[in-house]
Amino acid sequence: MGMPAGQRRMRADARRNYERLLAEAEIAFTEQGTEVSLEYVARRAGVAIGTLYGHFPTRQALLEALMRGRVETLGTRARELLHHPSPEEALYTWARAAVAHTSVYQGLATSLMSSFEAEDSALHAACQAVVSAGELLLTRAQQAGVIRADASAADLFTLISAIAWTSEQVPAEQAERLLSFALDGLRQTQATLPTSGFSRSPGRVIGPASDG
Amino acid sequence: MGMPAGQRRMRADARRNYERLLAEAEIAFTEQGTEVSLEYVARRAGVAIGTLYGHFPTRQALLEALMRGRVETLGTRARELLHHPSPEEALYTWARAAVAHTSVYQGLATSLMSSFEAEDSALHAACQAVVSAGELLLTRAQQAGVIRADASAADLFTLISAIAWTSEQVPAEQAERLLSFALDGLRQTQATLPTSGFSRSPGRVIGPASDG
DNA sequence: ACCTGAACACCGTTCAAGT
DNA sequence: ACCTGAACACCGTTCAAGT
Repeated sequence: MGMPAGQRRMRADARRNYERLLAEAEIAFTEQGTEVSLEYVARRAGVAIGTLYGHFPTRQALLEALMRGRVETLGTRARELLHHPSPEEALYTWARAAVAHTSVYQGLATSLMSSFEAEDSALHAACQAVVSAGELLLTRAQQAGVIRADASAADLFTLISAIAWTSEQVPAEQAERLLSFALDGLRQTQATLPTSGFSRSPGRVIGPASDG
Repeated sequence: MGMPAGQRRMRADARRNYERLLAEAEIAFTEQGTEVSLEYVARRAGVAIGTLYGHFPTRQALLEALMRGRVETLGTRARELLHHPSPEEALYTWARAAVAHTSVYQGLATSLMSSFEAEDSALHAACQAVVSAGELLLTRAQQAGVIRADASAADLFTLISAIAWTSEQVPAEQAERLLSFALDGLRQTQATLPTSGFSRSPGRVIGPASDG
């Protein structure tokens, strides 16, 4: 699979252990989610628990190594899609791919979202990379006038994460419906209905909300 | 606080322990989320761990007892809002309240969503109650023609849960932005833009997604 | 330079013994 | 009828000792 981030050379047995841990972690995380027992991972890889900690000092470090390839793929895909004739369809296609790649393990969406907020997290750079990739397509679609101008790259990331979380929890069709609705909400609107245009101004979420 | 679900009478000391457990659980869950140590809860309440298990055989049972009041409130609120002059605003107001009530503990949205899927869960009835409450306002708004007819009560519940999860993870303003976008996606649309009306038909989320 | 596994702290859950 | 807390199984994390 991959190589440790900065490292140049490793002893042969260390390299073997590293690869084996990554491969078995992929299986274990897929089976049981991001909270799977690290002892279980080490057991699967046939190494002592200390060896796992030697290579991956935190669970996040392990998750980061597992996600590296997927994050790169999303970046590449975004740059490819910049050449798609429809800016709108390009954005939507990429968003679907991003949801797919960030919901491969139960709990991944939550890990990513919290890493997005925490700058010191091992996964924070990965989140930033996804944000930047999405921003390319978002900006293009906004310049084409098909996506509302007040949506930010952070909004897009949050939306993708929320749908990824949803698709971890419910059947694929249900998550897909929500994604469709949400993407519709991103479209450039222009006078939808002849209803009283009451404004949904961002405000408190909680509240007594004067009734009628 | 509340009363045990079916039970009629309890010994005085048992009732005291029950109430104390519930009160301390509320604090502990608020502090540390739904995965807080149950031993911590028992310790706070000044009872042995076995006493906690005697009253609440599972973590979900405890969560269910904590949520009972909030779920009832949401039902009442929905019925009140049926008299609100604007069906759209009524729905949106209730949705915001629902998000607020289902994101009071870190991890609550995930518990609720998984209980929505699992019919044997202790929290499943609570989820159903929320779905039914939302359905009242959704149906009314659809009959008024302001909300798209293809949105279901399950869609609304999923949307609320997804935003509740989001607001557990990120600052309130960010979650509020996403909610606004999502609610816009629920509006009855009628020809938004003079763009080629490429159709986002529900399909796979993953996929090679033929590029351009 | 890397690996091992015992050690420590902590938790979920059950259940025999008490009152 | 209810409470207690020891017992068991399991896990996260560290680190002295090995090779």
